[in-house]
Amino acid sequence: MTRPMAQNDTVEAFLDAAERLLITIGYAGISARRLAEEAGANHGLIHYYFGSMEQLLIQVLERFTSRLIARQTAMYAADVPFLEKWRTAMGYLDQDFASGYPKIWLELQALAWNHPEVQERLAQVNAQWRAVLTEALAKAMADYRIDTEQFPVEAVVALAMTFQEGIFLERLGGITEGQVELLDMIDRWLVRLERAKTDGRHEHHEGALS
Amino acid sequence: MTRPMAQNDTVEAFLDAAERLLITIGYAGISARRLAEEAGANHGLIHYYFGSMEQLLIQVLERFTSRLIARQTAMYAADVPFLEKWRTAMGYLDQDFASGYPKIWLELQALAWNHPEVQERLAQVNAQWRAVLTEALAKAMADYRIDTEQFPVEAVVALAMTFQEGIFLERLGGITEGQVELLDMIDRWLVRLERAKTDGRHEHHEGALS
DNA sequence: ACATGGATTATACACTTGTATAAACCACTC
DNA sequence: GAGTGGTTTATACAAGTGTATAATCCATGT
Repeated sequence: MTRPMAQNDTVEAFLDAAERLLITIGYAGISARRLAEEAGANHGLIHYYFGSMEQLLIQVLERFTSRLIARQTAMYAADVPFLEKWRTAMGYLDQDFASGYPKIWLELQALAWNHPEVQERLAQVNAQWRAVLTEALAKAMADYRIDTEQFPVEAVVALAMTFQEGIFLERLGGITEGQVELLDMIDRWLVRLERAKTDGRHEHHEGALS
Repeated sequence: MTRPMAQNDTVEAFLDAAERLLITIGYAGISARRLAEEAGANHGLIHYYFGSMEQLLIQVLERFTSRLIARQTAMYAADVPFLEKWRTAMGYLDQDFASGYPKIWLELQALAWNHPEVQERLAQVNAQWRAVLTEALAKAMADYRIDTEQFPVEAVVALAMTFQEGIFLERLGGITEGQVELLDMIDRWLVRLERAKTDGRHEHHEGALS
């Protein structure tokens, strides 16, 4: 083992630079030389360490998605009321957008639309995310005594996921109309469920949507 | 007026070809020569008719979004129960995906993330779409006697929009899990509202979400 | 019949693209 | 201190990029 430090440093510099460029100019604007400049390294090293630009972007994807899953898992695995998990997740929204996180995520999605191998990897990430969310929501719906025949867990999970992705998409398009009201509405709704649960009058809790 | 037919034909051929390429390879993969080949025209004509590739893509955006708005407006402006409008909209989903419609839409979104002028145009489209949906939903919620204090119209509109965009995004990523169940769930919920309305017992209709 | 002028073609330009490779570097071991 | 080998640099290459322009085509109006 000669000098793995230096190697890792350079590799990470490239991956970091790639994420930065995904945020600022998008995947379509990333070229080998532009990336090397951003990373403060020689562009010949891309071939040396990654073999090709495509392989580099795939490594960006791998690193980014593994981080994403780790966070989602940690958040929803906590043993706290679902309301609290939800608020934590929603609390991330603003700081996430400030950090450029969703831009990276959606740029990788856009990349995947035209690259089947990337698409497959993202599908796996999606599946893991869905699994985490399913577990958390199944537990929450049991706690809140929600009728899973009228409201199947998979359907609620799908709603939560499309909701989250839609929020990302709209915000990245610079659209924020109605989102505060929507988040407030959901919060009030969860508070009501939480209250109904702790009240103990479970026989028939009305007013969820009317 | 020399030969406007021919001119229009060529211009349309380029715009059509661009839409086709957005579906198959995405905006990042479109080059002037590849586009001209797809359009069956000389690539010099791009400069002749559009001035630049960027202007061409903007015209693609204009034509596509104006069609989109026309359809949305026509659909939600009809004087039928909201349930029917919703079913029509959801019925479009499958055939839309078969036609590549959402791929074009999302590719243009992805383009907009890194091009402010395009972003502005898409924001306008979004605003119009929101306006149409707001009118339809406000009417529906009044019909269904939904408490707009607990469930503000803007919040419900935002939910409907993020929902639709999330569906597009997931399907384009090849993900369909839970979507059928979700659409069924929403449909059942709307049916219940519709039934409650026609029954005439409006004093206190329970069971919306429990 | 012929000139007009928009439409089309072929070609040219300077530049960027991804990838490859030989040379140079340099911290380390023997 | 010479040699070793991973790391880095500079450079090369063919191909592709967007844009521009002169030449050509050809349906039209006179």
